[in-house]
Amino acid sequence: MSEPLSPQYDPGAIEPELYRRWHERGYFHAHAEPVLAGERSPYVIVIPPPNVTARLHMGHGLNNTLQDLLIRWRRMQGFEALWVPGSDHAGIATQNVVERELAREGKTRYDLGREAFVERVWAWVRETGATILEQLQAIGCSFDLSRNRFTLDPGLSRAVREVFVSLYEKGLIYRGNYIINWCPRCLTALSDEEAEAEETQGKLYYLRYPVVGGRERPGTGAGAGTFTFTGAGGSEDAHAHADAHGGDGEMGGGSYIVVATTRPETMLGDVAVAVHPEDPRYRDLVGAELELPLTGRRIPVVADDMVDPEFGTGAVKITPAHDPNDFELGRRHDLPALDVMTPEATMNETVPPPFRGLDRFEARQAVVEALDRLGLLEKVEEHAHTVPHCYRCDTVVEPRLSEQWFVRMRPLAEPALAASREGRLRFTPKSWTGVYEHWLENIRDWCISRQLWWGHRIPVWYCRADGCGETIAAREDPTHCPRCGGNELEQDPDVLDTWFSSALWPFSTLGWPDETRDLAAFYPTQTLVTGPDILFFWVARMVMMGLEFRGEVPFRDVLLNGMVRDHLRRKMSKSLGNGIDPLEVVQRFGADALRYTLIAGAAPGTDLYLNYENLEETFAPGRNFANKVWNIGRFALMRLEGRRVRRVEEVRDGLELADRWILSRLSAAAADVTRHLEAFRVHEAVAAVYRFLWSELADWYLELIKPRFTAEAEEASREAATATLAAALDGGLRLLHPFMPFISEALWLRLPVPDGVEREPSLVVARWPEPSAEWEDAEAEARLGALMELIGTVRTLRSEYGVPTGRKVEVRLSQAPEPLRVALAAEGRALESLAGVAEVVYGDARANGQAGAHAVLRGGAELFLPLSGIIDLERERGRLGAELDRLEAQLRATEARLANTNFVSKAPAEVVAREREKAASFRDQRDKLSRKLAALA
RNA sequence: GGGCGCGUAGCUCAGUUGGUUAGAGCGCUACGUUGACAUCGUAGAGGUCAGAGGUUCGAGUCCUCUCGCGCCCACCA
Repeated sequence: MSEPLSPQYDPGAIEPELYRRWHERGYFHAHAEPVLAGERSPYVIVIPPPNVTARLHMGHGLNNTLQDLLIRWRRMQGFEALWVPGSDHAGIATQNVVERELAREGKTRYDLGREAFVERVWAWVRETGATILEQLQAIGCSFDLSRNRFTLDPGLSRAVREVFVSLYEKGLIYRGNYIINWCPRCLTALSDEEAEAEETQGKLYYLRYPVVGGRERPGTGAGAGTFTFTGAGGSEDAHAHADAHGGDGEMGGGSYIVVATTRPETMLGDVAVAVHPEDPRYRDLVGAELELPLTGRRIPVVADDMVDPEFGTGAVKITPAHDPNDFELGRRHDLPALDVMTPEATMNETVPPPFRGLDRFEARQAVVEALDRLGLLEKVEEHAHTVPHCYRCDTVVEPRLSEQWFVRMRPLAEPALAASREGRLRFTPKSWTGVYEHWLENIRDWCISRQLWWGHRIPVWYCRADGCGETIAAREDPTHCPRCGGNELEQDPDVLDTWFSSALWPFSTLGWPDETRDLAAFYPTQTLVTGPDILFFWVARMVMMGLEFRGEVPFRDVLLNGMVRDHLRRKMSKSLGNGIDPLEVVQRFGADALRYTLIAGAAPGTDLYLNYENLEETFAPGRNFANKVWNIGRFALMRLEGRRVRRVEEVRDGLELADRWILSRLSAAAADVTRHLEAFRVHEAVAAVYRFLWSELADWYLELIKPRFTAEAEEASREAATATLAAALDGGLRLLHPFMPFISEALWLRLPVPDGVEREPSLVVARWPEPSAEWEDAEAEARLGALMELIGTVRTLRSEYGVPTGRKVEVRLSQAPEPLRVALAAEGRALESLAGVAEVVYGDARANGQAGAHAVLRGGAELFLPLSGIIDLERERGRLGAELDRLEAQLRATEARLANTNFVSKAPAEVVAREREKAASFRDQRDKLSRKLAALA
């Protein structure tokens, strides 16, 4: 019926074909109807939408493999499984890409104008964007492409508007003048989360601000009418500062205060100097006036608790327009805020002419030099501190006073916090719960306006009619001002933070704000799989928006996958050149090998380390496993194809020990895999499948049944083996499918279906195996376990004594405990084929005076393997002596434990019993070894 | 400055509620052309579970401290 399989698995030959088949047959398409009718439970995952600018990297590979694993597993379990794919317009990132493209043509976005620029970005998106979803199909992702979404789709844009206007109407969105993070390269405001703190080696500049008047009280300072650091407070501290600052504060007959700053250029916008109210060094200067150098302005000295007397000089320059603390302090003291860094770096009246129009770092240098020339630069120190950087372009971010739109977060955060605390939202690994809650507990308002062109335009219009000035937030573009009726409306030029639309993703993708069938059927979703790096950006905000607009958490479980790093534990990145292209891996090793490697390495809470210099080493285990499975399939198909296969239930009475054993193992594997997947222990789950297929099915079962397919075998025995082999492989491939969908399907489709069983069309939609009490068989496991131990022992002895492979040996057993006796009766021939044992003789294993290998099996049976004429006696004596030493040490430890009355009285009876057995067994073994040694001497 | 996590075989990691003699894959050694598979098979070497102390009959597992590494948060200018 089909051509024979090649001895080696060639993934490239089957993967694309299978994916096409699955896709064409609509297996990945979810239906709302059965869910709405109550016939099926939904299982829904929404993809973390990759940026349209993104190209597939290993991080996507890991993240999406995990999602596909969960979706495929739940789909097989009978859930109406929906995986919603999509991509994110990625405001800044995408605009940057297109602007760079323009720059190569010598143009800026301003040359094109807003409309043409946005059209250009759209063209780029249509052309090169979103290829990542196609790439993900190569690794088998079973998302529902009929529901593919883009954050700038009309529907999602409508959701954005609805949310914005609704929050505005509720008073949860407001516009105001506050300190925000400004990226001078991207020329836009950023949220706090988008400004990443990075440790930087900077400088601390000590600047002198002359005192020019005020309420100095003669006599309290060191000199009449002058302030000096030395002696001002008389404390050790003051001396320390004085020393540190290199002398007194006198200068040309006047006095000054020294302030320390990391950003000296901002001094042009200073409006005060603040000191701690209780700082004795400065107490008398509070209220005094200082001359702000270079500007000729006069600024007061104010007292505020915020100031830490320990840091720097204990005197802080106050620049409300460029520092959040200073801004707060400025408000408390009713100080003005002077912006000295306008976005366009053009003329600024506040700034003295020599410093106008300079870049901030040029300005820094110019200011420092100017102050130095005036003798007002006291000193410069090295200073390590954290400086915020733009998360998109890594430029140092500038805090700046600016009029922006904000979301009032506190009211939204409370329910999101409650959801986690009440267990309606769970994190895996659990440790992220605290991080999430801590962020929400300390939430700050979210700056959502961006001075970009690519994104959702803020749905707010300002009436420009004289004397009106109305602000209109509207779901539909307004044509006239509802207040004055005029039509001089101007839309806010800004767009929204790209994460604003992402926050709505779990319900906007399902059709909200319309009450669609999809929304009713599939919201809330079940699991979110993403990286912890976007816990605040995205996850927390989705929870808040989901609760606010749907009244339910958007997902019950959040699985945080680790970071993909190289073998030196560095983040994989383009600039380091240490990345691995998942598509190259697919090409060389197959999608299944890639998935296996990623899943096996994805222990929750750990990062994944992949060696980009040795792909062979990294991905060979997955490829080898696939090849093993392939050959299991070859073995089975050679024996099954064209043969009548019966259901195991029908041949139940004819099943032999090995059959009952593997069916019992299959049930156990199904239980293990399911249990691990339910707890997101994907690495353990795949290990359980691996163990079943390789260590149990291939290593033992296939070997055990080989004789039953020979000509001499009885028909009934072969029929039982055939039925069992088909059932075991069928179950194993089902368990394997969510992890390695391609190879499992390729083999499974060729498996003959037992008589009277309806063929399922594909593993994708096939039933997930349940553990079955019917097939669990502890007795069979004990019996085969005993046989496996015997075979293993003989193999070990043969190997240790160097018995040639082809040489059949005789084995003497003192006795055979029940499990072993039955196993030998049933599967005795396995002893010959698997361990080269020609004959088993029962009786006294000691075989007086004869040289031979000796071992004791679990349960106490002694095993003797005559080795006369085969082995070197001297060598054997040495080995036995060493073994005896080891045994005696173990025996001593066990006896010591048993001599401990505490142990005997407090430990559970079975534990003590086990210890007793152990001791008895050790004693037994020791005695026998000793006797043997003596006999050989 | 707060908070969290990690340290188990040469490497990458398991070890689920404390309980037989701590496991896997890779790597390493020896042997192997047995009609599924050399991308394989069989056997083996290799671990004072970071260190110290404590709780317990019993600790890789729980507690404390130390050392080393990592991550998150934070307005010391």
